[in-house]
This record gives sequence, C-alpha cells and structure tokens, in this order.
Amino acid sequence: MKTTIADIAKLAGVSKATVSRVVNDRPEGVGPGTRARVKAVIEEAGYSVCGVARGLATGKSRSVGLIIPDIANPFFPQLVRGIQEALRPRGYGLFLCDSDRDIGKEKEHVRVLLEKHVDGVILSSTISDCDCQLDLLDERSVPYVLLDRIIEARAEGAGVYVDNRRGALMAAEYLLSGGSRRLLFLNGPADLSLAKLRALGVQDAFRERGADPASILCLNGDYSVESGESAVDAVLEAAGGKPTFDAVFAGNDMMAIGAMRAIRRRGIRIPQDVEVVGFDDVEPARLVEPPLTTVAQPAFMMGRKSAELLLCLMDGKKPRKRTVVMEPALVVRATTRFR
Amino acid sequence: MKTTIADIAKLAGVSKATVSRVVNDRPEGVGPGTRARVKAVIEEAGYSVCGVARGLATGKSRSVGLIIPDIANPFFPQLVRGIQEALRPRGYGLFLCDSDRDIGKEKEHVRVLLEKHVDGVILSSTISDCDCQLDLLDERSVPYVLLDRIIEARAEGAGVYVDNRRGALMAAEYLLSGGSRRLLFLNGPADLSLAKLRALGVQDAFRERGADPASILCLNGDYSVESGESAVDAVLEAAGGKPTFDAVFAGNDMMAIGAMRAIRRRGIRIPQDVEVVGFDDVEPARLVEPPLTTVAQPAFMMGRKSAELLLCLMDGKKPRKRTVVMEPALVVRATTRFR
DNA sequence: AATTGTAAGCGCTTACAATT
DNA sequence: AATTGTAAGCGCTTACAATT
Repeated sequence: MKTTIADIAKLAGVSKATVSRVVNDRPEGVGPGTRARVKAVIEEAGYSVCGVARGLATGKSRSVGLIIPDIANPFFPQLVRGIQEALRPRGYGLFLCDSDRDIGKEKEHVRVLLEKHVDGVILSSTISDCDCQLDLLDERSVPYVLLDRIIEARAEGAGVYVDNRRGALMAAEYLLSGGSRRLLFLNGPADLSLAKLRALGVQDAFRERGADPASILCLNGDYSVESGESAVDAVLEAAGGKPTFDAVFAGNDMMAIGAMRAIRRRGIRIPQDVEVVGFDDVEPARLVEPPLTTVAQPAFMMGRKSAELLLCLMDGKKPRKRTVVMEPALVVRATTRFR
Repeated sequence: MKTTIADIAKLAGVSKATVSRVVNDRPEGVGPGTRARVKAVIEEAGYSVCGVARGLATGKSRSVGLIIPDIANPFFPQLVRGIQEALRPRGYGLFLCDSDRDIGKEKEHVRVLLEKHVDGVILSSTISDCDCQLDLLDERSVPYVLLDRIIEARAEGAGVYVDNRRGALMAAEYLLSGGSRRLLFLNGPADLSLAKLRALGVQDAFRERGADPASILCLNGDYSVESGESAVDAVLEAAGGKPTFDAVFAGNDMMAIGAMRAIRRRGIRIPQDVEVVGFDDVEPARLVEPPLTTVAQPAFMMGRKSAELLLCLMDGKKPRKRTVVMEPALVVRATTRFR
C-alpha cells in the first residue's frame, strides 16, 4: 500500500503542513532538527510525493506536451533529445505526441494534452495556415512555443526556428557558384511556411547572381525518401531519361537521398552531371554514397532552446526574445563538385 | 478562467454527480433528456474534464511511461510509433524518457514516472543484469512490460522481444551458406541479454555446419556507427590493412554501416571480399551503398504489442501470454553475394 | 427499477493562526 | 521572528440515499 504525506506526518510526529514544507524544500518555516527528522522518516519509508495530488492543489502538473509531425524522420529525435536535456533537471515530464502529418490528429493531441493539464506545449505543426489548435491553448492560457514550423497567424509568438530563407540562399548560392544554372528545387509541402521562406531564399540567390528565378523548376515532396525519389524519377522519365537540370536542392536530406537514388539509377553521375544539396544534416546524410552536401540545422540546440523558452514562459517570466532564429550552416561533402 | 464540473452542473441545473456521469458516458444512471441537455451545455461552454482531479479521485492517470536507451537510434522511433498507435484510441498519454544508455538516468526516470503516477511503464532497459528500477515499480504495483531488452532476473515477466537467437542464427547460417568461414561478429554490449542470445545463435549456426565456433572473432560495440567503424578499423589496422575475416555480422544496422565504411576505406570490396549483414532493418540500411542485407525486426509491431499487453495488464486482466516473442526475417540485399 | 442528488474522500498546498 | 499546526480547498468520482 502507498504511503501518503499523512503517514509520514504521523510517523515523524508533525503536521502534514510541515512534511509538505520539507518535501518541497521550503527554506523558511521548518526548524533544522525537525527537517532532519522528517527527511529521515521519508527516506526510511520510501515516500515520494503524489504528483497528481500536488497538481490539483497547485494547478501545475510539471509536465509539458510535444507535438511533432513524424518521429521517424531523424530530424525530430534530435529535437526531442534537446528538449529532454532542458527539461530533466527541472523534473518535468514530456508527453510525446506524433501527429502523423495529420492536422486532425494534431488538434486531438492538443485536446488530450489539455485534459492532462500540461503546463506548456511545444508544437511543431504539420501545416502553417491553421491556428485553431492554438486557440484552444490560448483559451486556457497554456503557454506554448512553436518549434521549427512557423504558424503564420502567430509568427510574432514564442518560437524557435532556423533562418530558413538564409539556409536556402546559402545552398542555392553554392550551387550557382559552381556553375549550376538549371536548378530542380525539391521543396517541402507548399503550404508550409518554412517551404515558402526557402523558396524566397533560392530566388534571392538567383537574383543576386543575375540568374532568372523563373528558370527554377520547383516540385513539392512530403519529406520522405519515396517522395523525393518519385518526384525526380517522374521528371527524368518525362525527359526521356536525360536530366533537364544540373543541380537538385531538396527541402530535407531524406528527399535529397531519394533524389540521388532516382538520378543514379539512370546512370547519371553525382556530382559530375548533377549536384545535390539537402537540408537538416541528419545522420543518413553522411552515410550515403556519395556523402551528401547539406544545410545543417542545429536541431539539438533548437530543441533545447525551445524548452528553455517554454520553461521561462511557464515561470511567468518575460523571455528576452520571444522568437529565436538560429543560423544554418552549409556542410560541404561529396554531392557537390570541388570549388 | 476555467470551467469546472460545478459550473456545468449549475448551468444545466443538475448535480455534479450527474455531469460526471455523462462526461464519463456511464450508460446507467442518467435519463436521456438530462443527458442531452448536459451534453449541450458542455459543448456550449467548451468544458473538458480536468484529468488531474479525475486522477486523484480514481487513482488512475491515464498515462504511461516509456523508457528507451536512445531515441536517436532509428530503431526506437518505430517502437514509439507502434506504442502510440495502440495508446491513442484509449486516450492514454505517453511520457517519453531517454535514458541515454545510462542506468542511473534510467532509475531516475522511473522515480519521476512514479511521481507522475503513470498507470504503467514500458521499459527498454540499457542493461540486462540490474532490476533495481523494477523493484521500485513492483513496490507500488505499477504494471510494466519489457520491450526489446530482456532483463534476466525478470525473464518470466511481461515482455515483447524478437527471437534474437534465431535471428542471429539466420544471419550466420546465410553467411556460412555462401562460403564465408572467417566471421567477424560485431556484437552489442556484452552484458546485454539480447547480445548473449545472438552470440548463442551464431554458435548454433556454426555447429550445425560443422564449423568451429571458436574461430569466430567477436567484438563489442555500442550500436553507434562510430563504434562499428572504429572496431573494424582497429582489426584491419592490426592486420596491416588486409582482412582477416570474410564476413561481418553486426548487432545492428548502424554498426554494420560503420563496419562497411571502415572496410571500403581500405579498398576492400563488399560483398566480393567481405560480406556484411546487419540487424534491425532500419531505413538507412536500404539507403547505403551497397544496400545492406539485414535481419529485420518488426519494430512497429513490437511497439504496438507491448502497449496492448500493458493496456491489458493495467485493466487488471490476465494476458493470454505474458511473453511474446516475434519472428525475425532475413532481408537479402547487396552486401552479401548472390546465392 | 430508473433517475437524480448528497456528501465524503482522493493527497496534496497554503493562508492564516497559534505557539514558542 | 522563527517554528509549527489548523483547516479549507483544488476538481473530480462514487457509494449510498432519496425521489419519481
């Protein structure tokens, strides 16, 4: 049977209030002798506080929810690791919710998290033009921070992102600098804000170089290897197997890897005939042949920052910056030619 | 401000008990007219039950904890997906805990989960010869199921595993059948029960073929690409760059991929000079060059099964089988020669 | 018998009072 | 002023009683 604070109180010969004070390490309000005695009894009895009773009394559950589109995409586990790193020392639990790229499930997850009375939510939303799930959070004034995926109606809200426009610009510029001109831009879903920003970044690079942005062949995938592979395959098929492009820039590494497969299957050489650049720098990027040149995101740091920001919000403090934008970095490997 | 069951009761002109009954869909005990009226009021007010108050009243939190060694290892996200699939329809929340391959953190996570009053725990432990974390669970009679990682002292307890011995046997047998005789067995950590079972499986295969199990060169890695790469590199270095083995069987795909890198860097050909077989069949396995032959684990199914088993235990029912062992399957790709 | 309400209780926290 | 205790309250569920 479980021990409660009342049992400890009786065993130590003090009131429940006193036990509560030592359990919560309140510096004021308990004499040193009493504190030691109560601590000994707690240790002895193997008592640990009941979080749900405490939660009901304080209105805080010491848990947060994380909603992501797809835990199988290796970018997200890094986010999770960063979040855990920030949360663990504070004793917060993390509810993981995979929305499976389905906005309906995402909303459902928000509802469940609300029932669980999480103190805050970190959201990497599956689409950028819907904020109804955030309305639910606002109604209950549950703080949240957006992570990786901007939601356009809340762009000014708390969030942690990479500078997507700049990351895409870096990739496109690098490709242009190597002489590539006919770009196949394999972007993510068109309605995603980060995809739009990256499209702008690619156009920036073209304009800077005096190249025509209208010449960019832009396709959309869903961030899976298959979507990248089939999109590029369709383009090659339509052109009779000859590449109508000399460079591919993909919205993530998995699609880039898919593109590489479609390209190499046709006997087209990477990087001699076609250069390829990805985005994210997940582990598979450096394992494929040839190793993938990509725009790295500091995923672990982004996760950690988002949790720190949320912690700050949950403490009722004003963060110095509500929106933090992190720097991408081009990692040159072997799917691009030597410059 | 938040609406409570008392607010709804007042608005609908009924007692809290009645509201509670309709919220929980108790078939008996509420007249159809009342039920409809209360439902309308709930809808109108946007009320949702407070899980923590309910949890205190019922002693159930409708949440479970999952502890895994490393979410960045692509095998585990599949487990997570399977678990979520089983949990979501029942409205259970999932606390994700990454032990970071550290038994100390693992124990700490159990303590935190106990404070959160989870109704059950799924544990993929980082070592096999310690069950002190399970003692904590037993003391509070919190049901748990072991997943993927057996803990030897509780081998008879609820658990979901793949048939590791048989999986290893299949891999070794396939290598022997192709004529490979000098095996480098790149196993996982030696104290892991599943690693011991796989070692037995490899020996079984050798004995069946009349080969000498003592001839197996066995090394241990930590399931990372780096550990596989450096282990094989050290062996090659010691032998002056010439392979002293004609086949590698690795304890997971990531180590197999590391081994491939070390091998190819020396100009040794796969599969002509050395065959390689992995374990797990995670996504990177089919993306590397050449695509990796591997022993597939039904990770998604294993996750789902473990959650179903836990659900069963939490409902206080006796599961038909406390231990479920799933079948591995050899997936032949291109790191082994054509048979 | 079906419907509805009363009231206690789940295990904590914390404002306030009482004691030293 | 520092230490300790009293008692109410957090928002539910549910056994039991009361009503129709």
